[in-house]
Amino acid sequence: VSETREALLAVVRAIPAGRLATYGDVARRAGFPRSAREVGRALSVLPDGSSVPWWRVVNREGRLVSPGGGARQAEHLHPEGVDAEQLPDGSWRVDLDCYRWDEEAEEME
DNA sequence: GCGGTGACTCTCG
DNA sequence: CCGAGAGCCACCG
Repeated sequence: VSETREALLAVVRAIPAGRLATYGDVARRAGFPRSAREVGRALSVLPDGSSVPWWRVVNREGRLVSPGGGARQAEHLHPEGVDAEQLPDGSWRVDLDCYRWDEEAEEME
């Protein structure tokens, strides 16, 4: 098992419920500021029963882009208090300004 | 080792 | 925030 993916997934697992993080943020917090793509790759190989809340990870626009079109993320986020909206073109997105994971605040804990 | 690829991001129009 | 181009990094044939 690759340590890189483990580190990435560890950060994703650390995302609090009702909060969102971008691929870039997760990669940076994991120590790989240039490996944002690896975050997506790591999530793409996640098993179904994984304990990793991959649905809390979105791209830099707060857009839900995943194999399911993002609808699955929206379904998981809704019960956590995150209100996602579907755009006219079918893609889903959330308000990053409100739900973005504040990593700085987490460190103070 | 090499070229192709991707749940990314940045910069320039 | 749209489109094109380039950078980055790990995986695959």
